[in-house]
Amino acid sequence: MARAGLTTERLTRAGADLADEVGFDHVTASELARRFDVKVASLYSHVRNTHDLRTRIALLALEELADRASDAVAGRAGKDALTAFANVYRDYAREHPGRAAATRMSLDPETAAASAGVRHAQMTRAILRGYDLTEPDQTHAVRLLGSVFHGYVSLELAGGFSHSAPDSQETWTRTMDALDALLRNWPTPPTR
Amino acid sequence: MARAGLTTERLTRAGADLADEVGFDHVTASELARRFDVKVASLYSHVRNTHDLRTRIALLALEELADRASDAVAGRAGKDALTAFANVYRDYAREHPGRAAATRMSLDPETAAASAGVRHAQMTRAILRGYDLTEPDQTHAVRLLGSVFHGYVSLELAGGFSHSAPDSQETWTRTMDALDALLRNWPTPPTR
DNA sequence: GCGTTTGCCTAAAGCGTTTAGGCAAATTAG
DNA sequence: CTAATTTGCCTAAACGCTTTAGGCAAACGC
Repeated sequence: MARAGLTTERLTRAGADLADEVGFDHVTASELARRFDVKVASLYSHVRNTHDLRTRIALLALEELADRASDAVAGRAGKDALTAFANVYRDYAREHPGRAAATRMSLDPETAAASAGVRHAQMTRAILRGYDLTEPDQTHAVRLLGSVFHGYVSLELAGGFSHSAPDSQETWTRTMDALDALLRNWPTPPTR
Repeated sequence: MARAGLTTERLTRAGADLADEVGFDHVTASELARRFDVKVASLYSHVRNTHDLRTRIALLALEELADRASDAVAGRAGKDALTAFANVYRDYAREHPGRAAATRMSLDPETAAASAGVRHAQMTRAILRGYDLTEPDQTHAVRLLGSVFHGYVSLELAGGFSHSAPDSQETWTRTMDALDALLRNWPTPPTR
């Protein structure tokens, strides 16, 4: 009986592809086994369980995304960097909807801390160096940017912005303008 | 054999409660049947299938959320309205994480169009009347606000902002400041 | 070549979904 | 008030996904 050459690595990668094809929450051990022409039980030597598989896909996607983002911001600054960075998120989600959905899965704290999520935060901070923000405003801004990217991409992918004018690309461009303007004129807390 | 008094309505409501307790994607027909002390098959007279059940929960949550939001913005304007509106989203998600997750489920276009999602967009527009925005900027702003609320709440609920200073409440407050400032000084598109 | 490790297998149990068909309770009509 | 009809929940059964236990054979290390 020839061996299929399963590894955790290959399963994760194939799982990510599967996610892009059928949606992250239709990623199933059974389907994966089918694709490798292998019995389901065989997967369990390489992956603890379905949740473990999903987690690995999420981590893979976070890494890929961080790599792309890293490339994108290299040699750029200010609004240019901001836009390039944001576009990475949006483009990745459009090319790889399943992987993108995976990045939205909630990871347990230890896993999250060991993930590329940390790199994402660092890169966001790097971008903010082009603006005049000091702590704690920088952290607030990191969180705000994360929220916008995350939220926009989710809504767009869910079809929230289709079938209504103006088209999503236009809003995206203007969102970049808005964020740039906001970061250049970050408000000091009004007296409350 | 006494009847349990199942209705689509009651199932949906119980499903929503279940979602808040165990998480939206652990909402299962079996568990729901257990809670009503009824056989699983009995549910299928009231609900087409599990996806139908989930969709109904999502629609319920959207309605509840719209009702709350409607109350919150009544009699308020400007930043006051913006903050009250935003707080509704955040508070709802904290009180009802399962229902909130349901609102993030992607609905097919017809269902979405018939949902309270439409009311949400209208209310957001109403809030923007306190700022000086005309179309198409108003639509861009509606989408941006939606993205921020949606994204922030998701990330916060996933634990993204816990275990690091400053605390999430502080960022939330400053996010309101930032959005208010942004809307008051909405940038015109730079010459590109 | 031989022993050990490793990889994939068969088998089986458990649980969730969904459909088909049936009996009894509730409702409506005469 | 009883008879007919509708409605609500049932049993039964098929199917798919997950997960564990235990086995045989291929690959590898000496």
